[in-house]
Formats: sequence, structure tokens, C-alpha cells
Amino acid sequence: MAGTLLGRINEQYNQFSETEKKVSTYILNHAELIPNMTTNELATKAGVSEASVIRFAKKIGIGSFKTFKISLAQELAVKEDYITDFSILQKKDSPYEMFQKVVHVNKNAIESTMESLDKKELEKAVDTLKNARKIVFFGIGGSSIAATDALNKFAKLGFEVEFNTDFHYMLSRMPFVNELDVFVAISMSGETKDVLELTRIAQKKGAKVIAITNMNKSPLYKEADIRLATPVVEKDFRIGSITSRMTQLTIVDTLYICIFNLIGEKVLDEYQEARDYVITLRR
Amino acid sequence: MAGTLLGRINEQYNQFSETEKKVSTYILNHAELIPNMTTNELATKAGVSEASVIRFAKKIGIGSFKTFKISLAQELAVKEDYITDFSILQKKDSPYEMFQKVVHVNKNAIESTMESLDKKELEKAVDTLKNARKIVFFGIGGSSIAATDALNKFAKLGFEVEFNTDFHYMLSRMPFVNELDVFVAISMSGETKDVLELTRIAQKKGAKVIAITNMNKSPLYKEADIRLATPVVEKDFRIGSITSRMTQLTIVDTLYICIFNLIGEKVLDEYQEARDYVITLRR
DNA sequence: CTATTTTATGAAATTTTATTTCATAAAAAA
DNA sequence: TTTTTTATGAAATAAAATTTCATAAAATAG
Repeated sequence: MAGTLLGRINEQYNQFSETEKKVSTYILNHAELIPNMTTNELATKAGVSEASVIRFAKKIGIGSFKTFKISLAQELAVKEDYITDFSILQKKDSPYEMFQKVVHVNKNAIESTMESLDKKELEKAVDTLKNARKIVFFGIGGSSIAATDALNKFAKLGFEVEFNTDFHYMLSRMPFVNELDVFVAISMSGETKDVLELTRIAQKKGAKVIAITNMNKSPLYKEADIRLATPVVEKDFRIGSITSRMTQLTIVDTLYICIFNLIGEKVLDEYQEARDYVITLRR
Repeated sequence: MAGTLLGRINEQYNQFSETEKKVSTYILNHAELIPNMTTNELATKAGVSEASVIRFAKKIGIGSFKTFKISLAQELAVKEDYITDFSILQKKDSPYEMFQKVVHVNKNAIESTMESLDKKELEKAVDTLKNARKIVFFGIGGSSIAATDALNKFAKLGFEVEFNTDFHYMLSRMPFVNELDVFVAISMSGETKDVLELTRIAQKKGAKVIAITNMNKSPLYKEADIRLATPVVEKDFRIGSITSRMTQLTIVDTLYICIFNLIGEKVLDEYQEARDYVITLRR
């Protein structure tokens, strides 16, 4: 029941406010009606305001009420419960069985990015990046993978880019950031101290901050100008999150392809030239 | 196919007017995108008016476009029917559409790793890594991402590990590799010169070579002792492979979790201690 | 305790999306 | 031909989702 929408609502029930409890009670009791209801109808039935209905969807990690309805419809259409119980990774099975589970878990993680990512925020991000003079990425630990990937991709598109896993090096580069630049902060928890510090400095220097982070009330999520939310999936305190990289990379891929489509053509020819040149060198 | 929405559209196709055919063609080709589209978006894509989209929903016996979207979402949740047309990434669509496609493509790539990876080779790899004195990873370009991730993960498990994107640095380290060690070569094409050279040196020094590479007749695939094959998916010469990272990472995840399960427990306690210590430092 | 800030909420305003209406042009029938 | 019917898109309208703003309650600081 862990990875399902209804399961998640059920689990978090005790942490909800009174208003949120009203909404979730109605949803849990009348799940199959929700996909065809409007915010107004649900608000009335649950005895709350429409705004609270919208807020509830976001609270449980879904970008919009519309998406919530679609996701719920899909969930209810499949009878069997999803195997999104990530504890399966802890069992000691054969390598091939483990492999199948990893495939499953990773696919699921990517799929649920559809629920967390907000359409408008994505559009804002693409628009902001397109016009950036310089793009500074930062992420440590597992998130450094996505930061590195982003660095490579945007470098290839001809942007002035910057990223190093060393916090102090990055710190030394922040004085040269200005309001024409974009700072992309990547952190699953949104609470990593180093990431937050650089984010605040970037903002003070007038740069736009795009956060790729879990949808929650973390400082990073709150403080960012543009929020690209990753889904809150498993976080096994023993194994560590293996899926957050996948969701972060999916968002990086999207940004790359979008910008590529906007400015790609001319950059491409130059890139192709460079590649051809390398090939002749190697001969 | 009969009772389904898509089936019905398909059956009635010949009785449709020109405008209706346009709408149904788009729907049949991009069914999974419809639930998150607006009338306006679909109208634009199909090259018809919004009114015609609404009329189309009614034509096939659905009360409203909203209901149509919900029904379609439910229908698609049940059946597994994948699009493997990766050229979709080239079209210039809106950011959110691109995002949906990226999600789709990445999910598919991971899924098809199931077809390429050989059970016995995986078992051999796990067995070999388990007993390694030192593990040397190498990958450049896009494959450096997976190499870095592997480095981090196996370092966390207490292995002696090595990886640097700099070929010459790696070259300088190869004299210290011996028959107790494992060299993990990561390359999509299996033809990258630098990777091949290091692979050959490693083999000459008596190390076991594990290749994470596309399943084809590349030199790397042929020469490796153990082959962990990634699926041959899209390779757009313009955009570059966005999916190979996903498949490579899935394999790295698998190796990590397998080894973790074999030797994990004792390492964990030590790791937890280190984490706790960091937390006290930060306070 | 009191003042200040933060948080949660609903009402109202705004934006987005779906649907209907109406005018027009093409096809069919008289 | 002329009239009628039909199909369609543009524009208008209605409905729904989302954001903004004001306010009251709760938490925190002084």
C-alpha cells in the first residue's frame, strides 16, 4: 500500500491538519467518485474551501488537482496493489531477482515524477534557463550525479556552466554570479546545509534559483524561485535512496531536451564539427 | 480491443469525417498523452478546432471531454502497450509534453534492460566483485555518470575503489592493478578508444574485466570477461543518448544492492557511526 | 504575559479549460 | 439552379481550477 496515492494519504493521516483530515476522510471513503468531481464539489462534500482542496493535492505531493484526479483514476483501474513497497530491496534474493526489483522500483520512481512535477514551474524553468548568461549547478552526495549530468549537457549546448562538488570552491565562485545568472540547486531532502547556503548567496546576488527537490516543506523548496518537484519515494535509511537519481536525471533530461529544441540547430552544427575533428585526430 | 475506447475509435475510423479522422489519428498515436492534455492542446495538435474535439468525444459516446480523459487514463492503466518510437524526442513540443515523452522513453529503456541483461553474467559479476581487492571503474562522456555513481556506492561499501575521468591519470594508476582486482569498463558503444586501452592493460595485468556496454559486436563486448549488456535503444546522433545513463545506472544499482546484501550488515554499522558523527559536527 | 511572526484557511479575483452558440461554406436534396 | 442540410471553426460563454489576498489562530520571541 506504500506507493499508492490512497496508501500515502492513509499513512500521513495523523500528521494532517483538521481541514486536511476532512478532505482525506472524504477521499478515502469515496475514492472512486473523486476522478469525476470538481474542486468545488469535493470542497462542499468535505466541508472545506476549494483552495484547501488544491492545497491538499500539493500536500501529498501531486502538482495539481487535475493530475490528482487522473492518477487516482489510474490507480483505481488496476485491481492488484502496486509493489511499491521498497522494503523488497532488503530481502536477500538472487542477483537476477534483485535486478528485476531494481528495474521495477526505478521505473516506478520515474513514473511518479509525472505526479510531482508542475507544468507551469517547468515552463518557467525552461524560459529562465533559455535566457541565462551563466548556469551554476550544485548538488552533493547522490545529487552530485544529476548536477554533473546537467553540467555536461548544458556545456554541450554552449552555455557558460559551473559545478564542482567542492563546497568551498563553489563558494569562491559565487561572487561572480549576478542577476543574469541561474542557480540550479539539486537536493533530495531540500535541507542540505551546503546547498542552502549557496542558494541564499545566489539569491542575494540576484540570480534566479531553480530547485530540483522533493515536494515538501523543506527550506529549499520554500525559498526557490522555481520548484521542479521530485516525488517522495522510498528513502531507506540503510541503503540510501537509489531512486532519487533517476527522478532528478529525468528532470535534467527534460530541461536539456527543451532547451535543445529551442536553441539547438545552430549549436549542433558547431558540435558536429568538433566531433568530426576529434575523429580525424584519433586516426 | 472491442470494448475499449481506443478499440471503438479504431473500428469506427472509416465512418469518421475528415476532421474526426484527424482527431482520432492523433489520439490513437498518442493515447498516453491525452489524459493530461486540454481541448486546446489536442485541437492544435490534431489541426482542428476545440469544438471539434468536444464533438468527437460525444461522437464516440462519451458525455464530455473531461470524462473521455478519465476513461482513457483508466483504460491505459490496465493494459501495457508501449511506444518504442524514440524519434518523438525530436519534435518541438511544449516543455510538459517533452517531459511526458522523456518519462516514457526512460521508463522504456529501463524496462528493456530486462531483455539485454543475462542472468548468468550478472551472477558472475556479483561473485567476482564480492571478492575483489580493488575495483577500478572507467567511463567517459555520458558513461562517466554511471562510473561516478558506482565509485560512490562501492566506496560506501568499504571497497578500495578508483575512478577519474582523466584518461592519463587512470593510465598512471594501471601499473598498480593486479589479478586480485576488477576493472569495470562502462561504454555505450563499446568502441571508445580510451576505455578499450585501459581494458587491455587491466587484462594484461591479470585483472578481471566486467563490461557494462550495449549488446553488440563491439571490441569491448568481445574482449570483456563478463558482459553486462545494456539494451540498444535510441541513439539520436543529434541529441545524443539520454537513456543509456538510465540503463547503466540500473545495472550499477543492481550490483550495489546485491553486494550490499552479501556483505552489508557489518559495513552498515560503521557507516551509521560515520553519519551520526557528521550530524553532531553540524550542530 | 504581550508583541511579533508564522501558519492555516476561506472568500474573492483571476486564469485556464470546457462547452455552447452562431455564422459560414460546402455538400446534398429538391 | 435554389433550398436545405451538414460540418466546421471563431467567438462567446460557462465551468472549473488556481492564485491572491485578508484574516484569524497558533507559535515564537522578547
